[in-house]
Amino acid sequence: MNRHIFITNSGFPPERWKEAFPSSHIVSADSLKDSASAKLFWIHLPGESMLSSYLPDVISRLSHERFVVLSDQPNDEQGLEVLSLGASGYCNAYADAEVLAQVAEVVLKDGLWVGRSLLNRFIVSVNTRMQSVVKADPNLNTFGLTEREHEVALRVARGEPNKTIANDLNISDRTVKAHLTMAFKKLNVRDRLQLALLINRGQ
Amino acid sequence: MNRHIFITNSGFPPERWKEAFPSSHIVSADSLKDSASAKLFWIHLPGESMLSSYLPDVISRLSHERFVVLSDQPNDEQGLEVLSLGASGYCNAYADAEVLAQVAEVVLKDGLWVGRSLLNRFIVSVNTRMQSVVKADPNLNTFGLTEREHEVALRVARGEPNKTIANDLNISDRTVKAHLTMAFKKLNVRDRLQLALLINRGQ
DNA sequence: TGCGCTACTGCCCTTTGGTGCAATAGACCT
DNA sequence: AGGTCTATTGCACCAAAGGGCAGTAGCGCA
Repeated sequence: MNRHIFITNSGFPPERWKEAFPSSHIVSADSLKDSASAKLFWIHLPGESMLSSYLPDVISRLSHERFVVLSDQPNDEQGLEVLSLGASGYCNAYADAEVLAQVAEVVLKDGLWVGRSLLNRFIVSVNTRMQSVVKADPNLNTFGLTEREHEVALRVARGEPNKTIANDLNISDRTVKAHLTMAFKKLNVRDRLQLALLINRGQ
Repeated sequence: MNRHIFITNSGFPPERWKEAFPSSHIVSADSLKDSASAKLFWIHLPGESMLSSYLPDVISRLSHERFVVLSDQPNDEQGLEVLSLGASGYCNAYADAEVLAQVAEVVLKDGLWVGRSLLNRFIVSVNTRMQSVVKADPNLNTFGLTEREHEVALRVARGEPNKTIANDLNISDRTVKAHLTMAFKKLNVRDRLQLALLINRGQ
């Protein structure tokens, strides 16, 4: 009723679970009774073995209680599948106790817990098929930079140091800096690192 | 710095904001300085007037700090647009103080706060057209770093300079460098920029 | 022809970043 | 108790990044 139930068939449940919720129960999928009730269910998904029968089977026996899926090897595809099966959350099975507590708190308040990476893909995907609604930024690619500035910025975004860029483009180190200074101002960033993060976002 | 900043042009900011974060600041979009720094920014979106210029303008002046958008009349389309503009959260401007605190907690831990309805639409939309294969990254979390090294590395991956990290963690600038030097060696990268790219890859 | 934009560079300066060497201190294991 | 690991910091040094000031040069357009 008022406790957490972890469902796993793995022999070695991370002790973080107990750490996060000392009074929780850990049970195997087989021993899970149909009538089981809990504050929140956590379903452990070991390894790649997302045998499409296992999870739906377990879920069907939860009688529409809220549940979170813990994956040993989280990835976006699995997360998507899990969420579409009705999970309220999806995270790493080895997440910190602190994070687990956080997940529980969010989910119990009707929230959903999803990794940043997965949600970003949602956004990108939905965005690309809503172009009629969300107007596309004309210079999405050039970022409003001149050709040369853009060329330098792209190399910085790949992690190249100024010297390398200068050699590649056959210009001086000073010129690279000049282009970057302009790029920083136009894009309103402090330094090359933030520039790189900006350019690499969503890809 | 270490406080919350609410940005609104509305004359009647919900007092829940003050209730949730007593030491927060409430400023108008105009009086927002480019150099403003805060634990978290909250941008108030009044009514329907999502004039596509206002929000991007405000965002551009936050110099890529994390921010949450509070909408008087939340809806999925707006939420989508807001998130694609880089918001870390989107919720009702009149949410309970308790919920706001919750949102802050999640966002400050690198989470994203999205309404259930909106996320459901993401799932449906993406689910019906997902064949693209993407390789999963097994140890996306620890990278083999110690806890402290990892903590510092994550902040670097968000573009923070050493000084800021040092202040946040209440350690010296030199110690931050020490952790980074170890992280560089373990991950076999040259500098902070490559570290950031590594950690953010696939995001 | 003159103005504006872009590209390029040198000199010089300040700030950050990164590291070697060395030391202190707590936690944990044998 | 002794050894290892982690976290912390100081001092010093060097490399890299960033930018102010100033100047040259090509291109397109009014």
